[in-house]
Amino acid sequence: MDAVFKALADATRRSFLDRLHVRDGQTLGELCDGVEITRSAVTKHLVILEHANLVSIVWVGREKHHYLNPIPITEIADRWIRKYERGRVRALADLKRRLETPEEDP
Amino acid sequence: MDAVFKALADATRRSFLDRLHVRDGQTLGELCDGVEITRSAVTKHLVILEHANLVSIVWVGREKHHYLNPIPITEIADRWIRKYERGRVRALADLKRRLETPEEDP
DNA sequence: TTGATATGACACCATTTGGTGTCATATCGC
DNA sequence: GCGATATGACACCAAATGGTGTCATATCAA
Repeated sequence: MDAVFKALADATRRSFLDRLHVRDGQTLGELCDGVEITRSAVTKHLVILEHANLVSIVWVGREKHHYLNPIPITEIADRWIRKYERGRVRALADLKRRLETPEEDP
Repeated sequence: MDAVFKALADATRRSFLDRLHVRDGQTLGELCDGVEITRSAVTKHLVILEHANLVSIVWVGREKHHYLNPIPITEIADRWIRKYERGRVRALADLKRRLETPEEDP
């Protein structure tokens, strides 16, 4: 659980999960495209996601394909986050969300 | 949003949220009890939770009372986590459909 | 085979992080 | 007022983190 929270703490890593959510199974090279950091740094981020069990690896020849595993995220939602969702509090969040202009994900 | 993820990345900070969830409005001194680190370290953790808007402060005389604000957690659930739950549900539905109609090959 | 491609494995670096200890300040109870 | 208490404000430190660059290795394709 701690590894999942730590993996999710970095915006670059969350962006990788987002990109895999849009198109699953991308290679390391594909994930390097469109990001400003080196391949070395991307590899380190993906290893952290892999160790948190958020990403699974499938080798196809010399290509390393990355697949999103959303189950740890769901487990965090089930075991940890929902505890904090309580009637009136949840209603306040909903109200706040309605009042805000619809915005992009960060 | 990033501040919330970063604040949640540390197990000590998550334990403070848990303790405030059990009993809200605890003072700094109370939160220092039962944890092995110094008051200085506890203060730093609480400042991070405060900046992430996960904890609100109310001063009563010389006592600093801490109140849990679960709205950022709920917002993470609503805006970020449920996206991946939908993916998982869809994947499970696909699997179920394939198992029920193995002659189909999508 | 040979060269291009995809990735791993390191060594290295600067900054952030989580921690300590010390002194200062404000408030409470007597 | 005075001592005890509750906290802030720093300076300081070691380790973790996020990044780079370089060389090695395995695989594909002509």
